[in-house]
Amino acid sequence: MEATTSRGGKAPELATRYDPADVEGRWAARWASEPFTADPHSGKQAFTIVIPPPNVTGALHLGHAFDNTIIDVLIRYKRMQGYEALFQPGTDHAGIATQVQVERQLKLEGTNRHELGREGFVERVWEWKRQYGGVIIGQLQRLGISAAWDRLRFTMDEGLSEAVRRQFVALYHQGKVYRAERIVNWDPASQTVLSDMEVDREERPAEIYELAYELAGGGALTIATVRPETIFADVAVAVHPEDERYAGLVGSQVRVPLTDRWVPVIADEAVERDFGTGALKITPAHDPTDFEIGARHGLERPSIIDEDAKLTGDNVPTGFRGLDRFEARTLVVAALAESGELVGRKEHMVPLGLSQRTGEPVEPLLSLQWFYDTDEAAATALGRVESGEVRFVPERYTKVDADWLRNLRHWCISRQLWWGHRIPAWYDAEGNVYVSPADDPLLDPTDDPRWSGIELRQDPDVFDTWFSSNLWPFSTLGWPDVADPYFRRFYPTDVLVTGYDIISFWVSRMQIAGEEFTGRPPFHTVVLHGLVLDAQGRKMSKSKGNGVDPLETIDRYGADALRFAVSRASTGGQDVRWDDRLVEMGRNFATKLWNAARLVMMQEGTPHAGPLAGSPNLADRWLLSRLQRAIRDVTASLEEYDLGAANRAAYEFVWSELCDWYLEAAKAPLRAGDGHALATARHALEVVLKLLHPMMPFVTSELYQALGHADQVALAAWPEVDDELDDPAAEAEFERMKAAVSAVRSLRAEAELPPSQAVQVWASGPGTAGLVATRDLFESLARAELSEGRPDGASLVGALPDVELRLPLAGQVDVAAYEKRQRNRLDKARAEAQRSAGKLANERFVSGAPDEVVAEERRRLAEAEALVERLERVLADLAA
RNA sequence: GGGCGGUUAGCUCAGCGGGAGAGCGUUCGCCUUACACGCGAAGGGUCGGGGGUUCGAAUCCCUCACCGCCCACCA
Repeated sequence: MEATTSRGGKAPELATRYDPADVEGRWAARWASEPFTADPHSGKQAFTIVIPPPNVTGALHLGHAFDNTIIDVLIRYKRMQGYEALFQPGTDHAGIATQVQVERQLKLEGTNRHELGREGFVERVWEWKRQYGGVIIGQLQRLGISAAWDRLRFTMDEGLSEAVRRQFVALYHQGKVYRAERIVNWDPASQTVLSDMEVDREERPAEIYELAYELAGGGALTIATVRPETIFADVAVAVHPEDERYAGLVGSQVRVPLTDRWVPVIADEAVERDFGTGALKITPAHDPTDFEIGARHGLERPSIIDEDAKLTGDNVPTGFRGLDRFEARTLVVAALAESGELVGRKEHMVPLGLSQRTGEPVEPLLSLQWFYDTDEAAATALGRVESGEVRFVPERYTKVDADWLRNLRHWCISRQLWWGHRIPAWYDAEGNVYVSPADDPLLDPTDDPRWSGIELRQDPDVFDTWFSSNLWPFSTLGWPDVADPYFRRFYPTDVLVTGYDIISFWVSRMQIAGEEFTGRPPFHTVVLHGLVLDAQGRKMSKSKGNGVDPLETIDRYGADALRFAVSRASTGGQDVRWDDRLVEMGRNFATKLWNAARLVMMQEGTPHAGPLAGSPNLADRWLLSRLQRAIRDVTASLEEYDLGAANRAAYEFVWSELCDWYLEAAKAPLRAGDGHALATARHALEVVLKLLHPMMPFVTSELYQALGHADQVALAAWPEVDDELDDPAAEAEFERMKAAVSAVRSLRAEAELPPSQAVQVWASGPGTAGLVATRDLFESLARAELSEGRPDGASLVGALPDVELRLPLAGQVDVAAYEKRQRNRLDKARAEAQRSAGKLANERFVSGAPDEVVAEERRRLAEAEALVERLERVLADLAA
């Protein structure tokens, strides 16, 4: 690099263009090897956020970037404020997702999990986890998050597994988890049940069929159905009890089409009279509504669809047995048409349940599974939300969460998978359930002396992944060991940050588990961010292949740039249409900061930095005053979890005030060895590095170190506002000078004079003295030499409300264009003056509006009128 | 069927009761010894339509339209 010297100073070691790759790599490595640990024994107030655990073998996507950037901004901010900040990291075993991944791998190897056997398969998944489990951790570290890496947790760690087991045993003994045969969502592709939340509803075009059920006494009763293939499991036909059309038929028998089975006509209020024919076939084993109706009437529940979604059983005529459900539908419909029992069909949109994981239509099946009755804990959690004890940001999600907690159905927690926490329930030959005693949850029933001699078999199933992640805010902190210093100190956590799409999956379940096992809400604030959409506004997803790879973005622009983009886009929980231009903005901003620091550091040779307060220099006073405002704005925004606003406030101050005006104004004083200027510049730079550190930890760390600090900025104290430095008078004076400079620059552009050429400018009007008072600043920023009065000959005139600035016409100037522009300005000023005058003429405004608003309006009117007058004079001159 | 969000400059978005903003893009000048990932200047919007509240509305209320999301057992 070329050595740049200044006033006997050393050459700064900073390159012209900031190269994030090198700098970020070093700091990321440092934060990984010397993590920001949290001390449970310090005297500081704790501040805790747990990571939404990513899938252990997953790869970083933009959703993770949002979660973790937001969390890390808050954590770094609080840490600088003096809190004992704990960012608890970890990963999730992600039952289905991981199992599917490994099964896919096995398929490539020409084998499958059944060949390996359960034990072999599970060992294989662990191996997979050992191999790829570190990948996402490395990626999060590359993002620069300041997690306590020494406390990394995994949902299948010993301690967390014990927590899950304790949860199950405790709930079992309270009667809140129970085993029962219910209609469940069966995914024939992955061969497991799913919870309601893992099923997506999609409207699909289908047909609704009207079938005639022969009545015992002659005639027929016509029902409507979209699933004619399930008629073989029909046990009744239901009508509404008050439906006069069918009143006489209740209690009679009808024959199920294509069969010789006769079933009763029953009355139930769940039937909608207005839909279809008002008569409904009842198939308790394959429809949740029918299940309930069947239960109310004590009906049988024959099943005719198996786990492969094929028709099965004696009720199914041989011709249809073994057929796939959809294939069967076609053939059944054909047969019904043939037999004349199909009396109508029309197109109809049906909400189809699809497995979120496989996309396969879910089959409602009767199945013996474990369920969790969350009603009691959910009610408590709901109370915390309603009382405001748990707060949502943005607030509108309060209702979403509350609605969830109010309308929860019992949660199916068992899964027919091999990867996960094995259900700690055992059965004897008769199917009786054996569970560890409440006071010794780790004692296997097979080792329980009470049951010695009984042959017990453990449930082959595992728990739903969320049945362990619901414990995450405390299982990661040591629970069930309630004496663990981390649990005692850092629980309840403070804030939870995640996308609004998993309120139902995770947030509400953590709230429930928190109440259930700790009697407290697991966090007091939930910060929700929006979803990341692609350029077309579609949700990014792996299957659509429209995702943006954050690592590629980091490679191209740097992690700071990505974090800048994420924090700037985090406003009001709004979905964000991803746009690389934001990242580019972040990259440019990092470079801008870098260069501002270079400029300041070039002055290192300057003898002594003076004190901050009491600088005679207007620019210093202005900057320090503006800086206080920046500190206030950024701090207030972060307090409100509004990263977007914090980002904008910091960006605006750095670029438009510090760089565009102050540093330009300070160049001359700095070169001249002005100690006040140096102190101001350095101070502002350091404050800015601190304010930006949570959002852009890498550049700020590097620059802070380059400024000569031994400790990292991450450990520096958050800037505090110094009211003494507020200086409204300096702000006003500096603003006027800025306006004059801008006016000259405008004239210069108009006259097509190159910026390198100094110009002569004459000032006249009442504001002249004020401008002359800031002559040095004005002249250096405008590259002009200021004279009072008017020049001889033609000139271009720029009008400010209280000053006319004249630039002698040297070369060819397009006077017509210039004049037109001035006329436009005049029109605008006149309109402005007229509007103000109108307002002030309105008695109700003058008496109704607050005094300061009226005063401000008077000021504006005076300003506009002065400008009008001045412009009129300018245009008159031009005509002359 | 319920609930929520969005509609502001060509693009992506802030602003959410008192003078319409930013970045990118566009036009014109500039390698002005921090920065061309830059500097200066300029152009560009009846803030989706309609109604209302208010001295004053992009901002609050009502209504319509269009986009999007979430929830829901009318088969």
